[in-house]
Amino acid sequence: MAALVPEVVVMRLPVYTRALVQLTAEGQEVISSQELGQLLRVTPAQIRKDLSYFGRFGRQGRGYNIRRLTVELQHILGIDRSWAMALVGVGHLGEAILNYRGFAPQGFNITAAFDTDPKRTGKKIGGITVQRLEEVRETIAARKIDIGIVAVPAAETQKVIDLLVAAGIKAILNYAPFAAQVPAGVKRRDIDPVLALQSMTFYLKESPK
Amino acid sequence: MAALVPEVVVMRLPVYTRALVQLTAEGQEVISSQELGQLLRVTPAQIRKDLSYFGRFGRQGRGYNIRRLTVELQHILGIDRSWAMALVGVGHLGEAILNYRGFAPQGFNITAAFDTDPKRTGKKIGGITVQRLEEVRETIAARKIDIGIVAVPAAETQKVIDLLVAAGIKAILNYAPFAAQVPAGVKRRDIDPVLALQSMTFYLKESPK
DNA sequence: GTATGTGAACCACTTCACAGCA
DNA sequence: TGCTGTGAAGTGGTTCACATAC
Repeated sequence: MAALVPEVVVMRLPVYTRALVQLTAEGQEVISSQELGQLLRVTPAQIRKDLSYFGRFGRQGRGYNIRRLTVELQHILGIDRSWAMALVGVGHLGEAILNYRGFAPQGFNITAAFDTDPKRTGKKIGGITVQRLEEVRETIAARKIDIGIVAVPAAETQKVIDLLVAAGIKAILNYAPFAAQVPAGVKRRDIDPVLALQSMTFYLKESPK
Repeated sequence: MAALVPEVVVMRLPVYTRALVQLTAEGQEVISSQELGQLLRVTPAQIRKDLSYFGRFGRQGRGYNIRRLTVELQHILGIDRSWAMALVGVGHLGEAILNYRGFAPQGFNITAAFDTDPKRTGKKIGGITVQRLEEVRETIAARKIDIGIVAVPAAETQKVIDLLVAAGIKAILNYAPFAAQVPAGVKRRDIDPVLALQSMTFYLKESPK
């Protein structure tokens, strides 16, 4: 089934899930696709269609039970468990990622960090001891690490990603400003604030300076 | 013209531009859509079509002069100039953003920072003195700030974005994990590593643990 | 009455394929 | 000959509209 779900749909599910969690926190129990759509600026039809790829979660005439739908979506996404991640590159950016408080509450834990610079290896940052890059392979296997985070300079990105892929990593969160290539079967998502800015200025440039 | 260019196209232009800059650094002078496509894993037809929205930059039988195309794209995107940005929220994340070295080389400069916490206002971080949030409006006007960066907790995001919009900001880079709403005419791009992770685990969950 | 779930219609983006030009 | 630029064809995702169920 999973193979025929459009990737855009998969990318919207976490957005829905986050909103539902928030609604539960506010005490709401039921929601219609209409209401959720207004909240997220998405058409109700799109929400219903998206959900229909995975099952039938609503009650006609009523809407969706928020708690039930949340649990279903978390299971579909695989976020009803925790995931171990390895960070490669502990410069300014990597250090900030290690100290970032937003991952753990969502079940994403950085359990290993690597760098090539001897000035950094051995240091302990955010509770994690920075290891030498050569140890990536065995550490990933030993600690059952599922996801790689890359925060190295652009020039080293491809090499590092190849290393992670060779170590069996199937998902990479890439902070480097470089469109690295991954083989089929490996997912890559880029976090690239500069690209985001550069595509917004297109719309700004005509407005009064 | 700009209005009828699909947004997906606009979002690919910075990727092309970055690759072209890199190619120039490597000494290459001409490239075909075929070759650029291979490099970026994009079809040559897509590159040619994307460029055709803006003009005719190639030479038939030859390809594209890299330097010329780079200049054209930078102009189209509005990245042939510098832009002033204001940061709101100087917690852990905001501080990392202030210290991030990747913006300035691309012409994006954070020239003001704001927070509500009196423990933070007045402090100087990365060369910027943190101001009180109430000063947003006049500072943005006085310093001709074009872009807002939001790094506040989810619960405050909408309020802060409304404030920036009221101050005349037309582009917002949002790091908060919240799908805030902006009026038509204002662009928003979200930097959300958790959403990125949550949409990748969907593909991981079936593979051996 | 109300809101879901879904085939069908629609729309937008991508790819094709070739005319046109260096 | 080689590669661009572009209408036309193809593809995939979104929206419609209604049968269905509560």
